[in-house]
Amino acid sequence: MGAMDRHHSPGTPVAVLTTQPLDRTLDYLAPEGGVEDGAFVEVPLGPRLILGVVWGPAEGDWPVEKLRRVSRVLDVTPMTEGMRDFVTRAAAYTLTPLTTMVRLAMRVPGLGDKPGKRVLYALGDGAPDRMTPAREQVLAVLEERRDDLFGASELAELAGVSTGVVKGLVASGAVAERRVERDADFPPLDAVRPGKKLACDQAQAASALRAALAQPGYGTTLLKGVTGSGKTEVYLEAVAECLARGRQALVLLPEIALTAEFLTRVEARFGARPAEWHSGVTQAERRRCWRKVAEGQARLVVGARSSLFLPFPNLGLVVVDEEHDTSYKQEDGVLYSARDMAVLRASCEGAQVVLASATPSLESWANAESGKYRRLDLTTRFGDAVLPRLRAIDMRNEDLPGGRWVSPTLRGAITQRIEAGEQSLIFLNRRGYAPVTLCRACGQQVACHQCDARMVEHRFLKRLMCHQCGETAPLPQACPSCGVEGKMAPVGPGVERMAEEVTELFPEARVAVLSSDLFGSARALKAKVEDIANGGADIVVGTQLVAKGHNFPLLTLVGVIDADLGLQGSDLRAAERTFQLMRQVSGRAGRADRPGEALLQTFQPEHPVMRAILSGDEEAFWAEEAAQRRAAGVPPYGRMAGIVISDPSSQVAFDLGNALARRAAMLDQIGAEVFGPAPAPIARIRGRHRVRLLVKAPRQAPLQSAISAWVAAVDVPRSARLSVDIDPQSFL
DNA sequence: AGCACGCCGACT
DNA sequence: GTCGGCGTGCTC
Repeated sequence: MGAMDRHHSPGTPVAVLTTQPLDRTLDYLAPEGGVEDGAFVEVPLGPRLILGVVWGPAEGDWPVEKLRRVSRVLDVTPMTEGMRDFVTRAAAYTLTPLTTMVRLAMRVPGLGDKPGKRVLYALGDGAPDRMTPAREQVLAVLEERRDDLFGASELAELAGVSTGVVKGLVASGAVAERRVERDADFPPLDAVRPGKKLACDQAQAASALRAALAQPGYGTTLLKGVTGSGKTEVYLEAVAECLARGRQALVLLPEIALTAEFLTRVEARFGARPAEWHSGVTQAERRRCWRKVAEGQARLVVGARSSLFLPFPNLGLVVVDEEHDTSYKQEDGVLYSARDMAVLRASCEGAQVVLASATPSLESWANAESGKYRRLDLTTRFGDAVLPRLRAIDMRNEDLPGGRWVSPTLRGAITQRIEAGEQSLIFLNRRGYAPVTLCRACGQQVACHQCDARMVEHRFLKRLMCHQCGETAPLPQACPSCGVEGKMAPVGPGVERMAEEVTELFPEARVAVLSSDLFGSARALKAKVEDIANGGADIVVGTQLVAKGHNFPLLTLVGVIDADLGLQGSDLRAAERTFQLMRQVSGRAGRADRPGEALLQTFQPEHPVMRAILSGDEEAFWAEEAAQRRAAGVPPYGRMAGIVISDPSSQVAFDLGNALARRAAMLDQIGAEVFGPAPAPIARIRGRHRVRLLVKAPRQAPLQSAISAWVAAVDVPRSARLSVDIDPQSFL
């Protein structure tokens, strides 16, 4: 791009990028009144009208006499040049069709709506003339979210009923119609009011970030702060500086569950709540957020990874909180890393990036080492809290019967805490009751019918569940393989089973379980977390969920059931992940005035990763891990790409994989190696067989162009799907 | 992505 | 004869 935004006079040919999966622009004639580059438009395509963005002058490869006219320019702020630049570069980087990328930037309800009133629905004062199950559903949704307004179809979908039910309730007054004139402004944020008093190292980091925002242009800072060091206060100072300079800020959080607490902190700091953007936000609110962001009126957005595609005209700062979190990597649909895209977006907009984490990814650590990123460290925990003492429990020396996982040592430690009136956390990163259901007659495990993944028993649901596709099945009485009855047995622990064991060991204690499966809504989860924080439990049994930022002041002991869990498998990032997870989890203990302790149950206490975790010497761990990756030529010291081919027929998938492998010589010139084809880690998902290839290339190699030429050289059958994952997070 | 066109098998 | 299965191709 780079050129000035062009105005196209009526009747001149323009290129329009539509949301259709045709990977190119289509030419149209500019409408009456003309149109500008970046304008959102409605154009005719075949028999229907579709939405698109004016991308520049026409390509000219289509006969002018066959061109149709742009039917309407939408009542929406045009896409900025910075945004078009971002979308173009993001598409090129991830090898995603540009139209697919543009669709992410247009995913907002009501984009094509004509200006005027919209009818939304909320709980009314009246009572329904009669009650039906469908009506109850609708009222339950409205009851649960009293503060929200819903579109008719949205409300019907949430309640699992048809819109007719909603209309019926409106007639009786139980549901009220609200005519919304236009999207309301977001309340102003007070960027000047003073924040919390900062500790010395916090204040230093904050002023460094403020200084960075004073400079024009792009820059990235890695803000590393141990759990409890007050990273949030520090980056909120950067947000304050950004807002004070009249620019917009975006804070990315890895999980929706964390937004509620964060919104409260923003309100405390700036006196009002910011705009919110994630899958849990209603359509009406999403529309408002998108439009107000585009107008520049919404100054601060808190959101999930998709908020990177919001139409900020004046973006000054992007914060990626918990930047190491693996959920930032989008694994279905468009494959992108929100952390990397945040850096790209900021560089397109001349904005600053803050990557915040207690346990940064090796990529970010290496970028800081090489001077590409600035690095700021927060070392002191807030108040007089200290990091917990870390100790291994060598499971080879523990006397444990089969089917039991709490070692006598851990049990003793928990007993002490209960007597002292303190809380303990039992951590196991496995959902469900038991990861394997085995037939003791034939030895077969129960697998998902559609995938090759094992079915996991969820006793809470009284069903088996496939964690891959979400399919559930009743617990079988007879073995699906050999038909023998009454021999099915759960093998291995999940959180639900741990809760059972803990309840048996400590019958007097109040035990709470925190696992994503057990809560129907974010609200219910939040209530449980608050209850625990207020002392409503003696022992908390939890999965990964508890590692993410929740604050339990009474917690002084963390027991990790299986610290070795993440070390199994041949994943490149196994060591890094285990290191991060163990540090995150142990950081939960001892936040208040009492020092905490973390006990890691392990069968390999002398493993280098385990030793690094126990010694607490992070820099040594990273330096060692970096040296190994550098020697192996893998990320961040080399580049990788994954190719996943899927087809209903495993033969077709393998044939295509082999065809690619035969042409691997095409990648020689960039110095890349091809591994595979091999069955993907989960070889069958939803009935489609998956085959995987891995490409490893030197750091400076032009990986994207080489791969697209390589992939274009093979014929992909219609039934097959081929996707390229640049910088994949998981390997095998 | 939709949607039409079209070329084959099983019904009135 | 014709209804409808979904393979193939087109949309500026």
